[in-house]
Amino acid sequence: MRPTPSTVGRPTALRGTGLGEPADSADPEPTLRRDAARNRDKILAAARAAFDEEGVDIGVEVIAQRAGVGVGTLYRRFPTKELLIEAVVAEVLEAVLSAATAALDHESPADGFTEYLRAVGWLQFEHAGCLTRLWNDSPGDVRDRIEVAGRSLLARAQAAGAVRDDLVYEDVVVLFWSLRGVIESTAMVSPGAWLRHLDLLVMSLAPNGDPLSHPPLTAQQVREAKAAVAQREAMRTGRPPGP
Amino acid sequence: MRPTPSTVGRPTALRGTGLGEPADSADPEPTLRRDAARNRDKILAAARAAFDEEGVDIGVEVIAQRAGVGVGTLYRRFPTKELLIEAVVAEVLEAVLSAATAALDHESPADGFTEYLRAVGWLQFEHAGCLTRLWNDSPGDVRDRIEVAGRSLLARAQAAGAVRDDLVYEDVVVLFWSLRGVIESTAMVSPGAWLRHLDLLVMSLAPNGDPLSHPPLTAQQVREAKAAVAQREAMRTGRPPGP
DNA sequence: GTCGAAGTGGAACTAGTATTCCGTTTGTGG
DNA sequence: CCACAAACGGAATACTAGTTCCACTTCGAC
Repeated sequence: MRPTPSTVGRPTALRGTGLGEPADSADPEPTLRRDAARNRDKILAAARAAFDEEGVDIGVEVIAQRAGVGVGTLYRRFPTKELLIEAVVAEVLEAVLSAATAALDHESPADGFTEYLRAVGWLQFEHAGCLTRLWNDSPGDVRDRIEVAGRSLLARAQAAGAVRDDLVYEDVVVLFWSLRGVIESTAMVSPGAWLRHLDLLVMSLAPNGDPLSHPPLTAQQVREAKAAVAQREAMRTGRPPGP
Repeated sequence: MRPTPSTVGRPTALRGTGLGEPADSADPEPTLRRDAARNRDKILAAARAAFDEEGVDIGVEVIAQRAGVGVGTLYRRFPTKELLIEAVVAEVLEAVLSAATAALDHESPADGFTEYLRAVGWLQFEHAGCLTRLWNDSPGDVRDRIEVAGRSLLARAQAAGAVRDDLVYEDVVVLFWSLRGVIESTAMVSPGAWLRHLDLLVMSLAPNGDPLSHPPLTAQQVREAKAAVAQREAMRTGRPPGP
């Protein structure tokens, strides 16, 4: 139903994020029975599709139906809707990470940086349904590595003189939040709208602009902001029935 | 609880939006009893405060409590939570309109335009809780006048050479959506964050930037986007219990 | 093949919320 | 002051959506 964007071929390294984690180490999971594993995948796929299309507010019953299983089965694998959402988000984050890694390989630091921004934009667009969760869920390994890569991308672009020096990584995070706002409003209607907006944003990052009137967020503030939104969001979904 | 922004005095003409509509024409309301009118105001004020602080997901029971009335009373005045939200949003829109009007009076078209952007930012910040509704609810008189004023503000800024010519009013709407994304994430944590982001955005609007790779939204697309978000939002709140 | 643990479906349970109902209270025109 | 329509409060209702339970299947090791 959602129109697919037409112009400006999307950056590479966005497809092919094989996420069939076989629980390599420590294995708290004693390997699932074949059919159970198959069902787990079906559920995850159905959830991803459902979230992308309808948002995380869609009922678990619907997801189970789309996956062709009963809710009981879904709950055996994901004891909570919240955990299911996190599993889907984890997949997207994995994709973000590989986009960041790919961008670091770019020969031009400037292009690598903007390519990364665009790649994240695409991922946000394609997973508009769980957008709010993307940058907010509990921190983890992948998120940390994304941050490291992001800082490095920014630093390289600044060193190359392509980005104004008074920007910090937290500004990039804010930029993603800003894109989110546009995408949430326009995803259904015009797949390209956010690209235009990103063009503007990228221009504003160039050096020799006017000084900024306000200081950037601190890393701590970003953490707090994420936590606050995460809490607010989690309260909306997955109502805790009892203590 | 929310910290109040410190620097950069907020534009004038944001306070003093007297909204005590006495139902001047057609009067479908046969004038409320004195106490009823008082309660209506208390409810509206409580709702505004509650929405601002906690978001529109807050329960009607809480609002009634804060207003010092029973839910029955609340429902007598606002037959639906949805209508209550709309009433609060209408107040904010009224404020947006007077900000636009004030900006039109500015002697410098360039400053008037950016002042308007900043004023809207402030209002979005102060009413972060019902932000999603601001630009999405059903169109109406006030919205139309806001749009007219906005178009005129943009046109004047462009005529004065302060804003690039390939921008259209729809880009301004997108800019507000973008600000919304930032504010929703940072309002609780850093009241100034969106101001920094807006600084960047404003810079990107200056002429002589690179050409944009994507066309702007059409007015029709903006309408559709608003409708889509409004529907999604309305489905979240005010569940229709029966037909 | 057999057997038991793991898996399955979906009805039933639970909690949270918007909304309604109704007996009681209160402002106000005559 | 009286009467009564309007307004009030809040318990009761209705409905949604997440989660649990359990009788029944099915995989896969021996």
